[in-house]
This record gives sequence, C-alpha cells and structure tokens, in this order.
Amino acid sequence: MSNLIHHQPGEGEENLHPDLISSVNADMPDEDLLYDLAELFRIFADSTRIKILYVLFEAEMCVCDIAELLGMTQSAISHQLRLLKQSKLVKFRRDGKTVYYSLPDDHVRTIIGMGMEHLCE
Amino acid sequence: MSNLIHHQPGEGEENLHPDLISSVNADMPDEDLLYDLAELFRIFADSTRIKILYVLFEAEMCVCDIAELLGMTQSAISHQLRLLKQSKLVKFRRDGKTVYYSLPDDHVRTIIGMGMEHLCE
DNA sequence: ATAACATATGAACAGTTGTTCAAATGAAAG
DNA sequence: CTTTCATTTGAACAACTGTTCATATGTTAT
Repeated sequence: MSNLIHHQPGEGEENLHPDLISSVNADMPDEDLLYDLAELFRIFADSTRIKILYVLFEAEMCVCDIAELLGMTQSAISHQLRLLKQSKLVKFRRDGKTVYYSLPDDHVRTIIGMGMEHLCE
Repeated sequence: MSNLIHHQPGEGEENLHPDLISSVNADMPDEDLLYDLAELFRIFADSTRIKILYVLFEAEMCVCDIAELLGMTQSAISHQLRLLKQSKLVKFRRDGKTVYYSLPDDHVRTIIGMGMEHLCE
C-alpha cells in the first residue's frame, strides 16, 4: 500500500503526503554518513579486494604471499591493502622486514556472507 | 599464529605451506561468483543509490516522487533504478503511467545495516 | 488521431578507479 | 657503511561511473 496521495483519479498535480516527507527526512542519515557508507561498500566493490579478504579468512599472511596466491604483483596487492587498511577492514603487524595482514573481527565475513546470500538465492 | 613456513630464521626463500594453499584454493569461490559479488557491492557503493533505498524503506514510491524527495532529476533517478532493478534490489509495478518501486524483501535493509554497524562502532 | 504526462534510454562529458612501472622507504645482515 | 629483501608510494594510463541533455517509449485522456 502506498501512503501517497499522488496520482489519484480526478486529481491534478499533487505533492507528496506531508507525513511521508517527514518520515523520510527523519530516517535519512546525514549526508556525510551516507557518503561514508557508500565509501565502505566501494571497498567491497572490487574482486581483487574480495579475493584478498577471502585469503585472509584462512590465515594471517604477508603481502608477497597474498600476491603469489592471487597471481598478482606485490605492488597491486599493497595498493589494495592500503584501502582495506584505511577502512579498518584489515589489521597488520610488522615482524622484521615482513608485514602480516589479518582480519580484525568477523565483520568482514558477515558482510561478504550477506552479499553471497543475496546472490545465491 | 601463522601457518606459514615462510620467513623463518635460518631459512632462505621459501614457498607457502602446501596445506594453506589447498585451503585457500578450496574455499575461494569461482572467479565468476567473485565478480558478481563485487558487482553487487558496487551497487551499494554510491550515495544516490543508497538514498533511493532509504527512501524505499518508508514506502513504495514512483520515480518522480523519489526525484523530488532527493532533489535530483528524474532521469538520474531512473538510470540508478535500472541498476538497482538489474541487481534485484528493487521491484516495481506499473499502474497506468506511473511505475511504483519498492523493496522486494529485507535483504537490502540487512546489508545496509551491516555497513552502518561497521561504520558506527 | 493529438496532447499531456511518467518513465526510459543513448550519447557525451568530467571525474574516478585499478594496474603497471619506477623509485623510495624500512629493516635485518654482512 | 653497503647490500638485500619486503613493502610502500607516486605518476601515468586505460577503463569505468554518474550526471546531464535530448530524445524515445508507453499510457491515458480528449
């Protein structure tokens, strides 16, 4: 059912129902938050980054290992890890020359799982 | 703890642990599915589309209403609704000249909720 | 038929993105 | 110190994305 008083028979040009406008404006997050949310999903919107996350599901791993597993250059992986790092989707620790990356919590797994669920139904 | 036999003291250049390579390859979805997953997240990776989805949280709505609520042209909204439609994130019905869009299930709400949860913690 | 309205679509444009290449940084060992 | 290895970074480039504008499609009413 629509809450609109729009496009009903016998009526000319109408505006939206005022209550609906209020509801939408009340529930719509701030512009900045919406932008950040889009930016977060943009991180998941690349199959290379998703592959990196899938690899990290298995174990903590260093940059050159990820590169080797995915058959890509270490530079490309490092660039993508930077984005993942900035969005706090991976954490890292340094051990000598090597930097180990891993998943900070189960958030990533849950979000990717949601996406898979939508795709596979 | 790392499952790697890589970079251990006294060893030269090493490869990844074979068991780990097997695990990664076994759990990594097919290339096509990973691409589709990235494509799905790409749909959420734009604040205009997120706004449209938020508006549809409130009620079924036609294109010109969404355009008016968001202060954007009807053409821009229609282009974005096409992408949302293709990804089955919105459904629609025609009633005379008007096309009403709505959310098919709670999937969208859940996915956006997951994103918000990650942002706001 | 024509007119009016809602929506959809195609081309074009500026802005953004992912990879490559080359070079820089950081850390351990000789 | 210099060398070596792992990683990071910046510039450049092709590929892609979102909006605008103009136009087309589809529906209803006259």
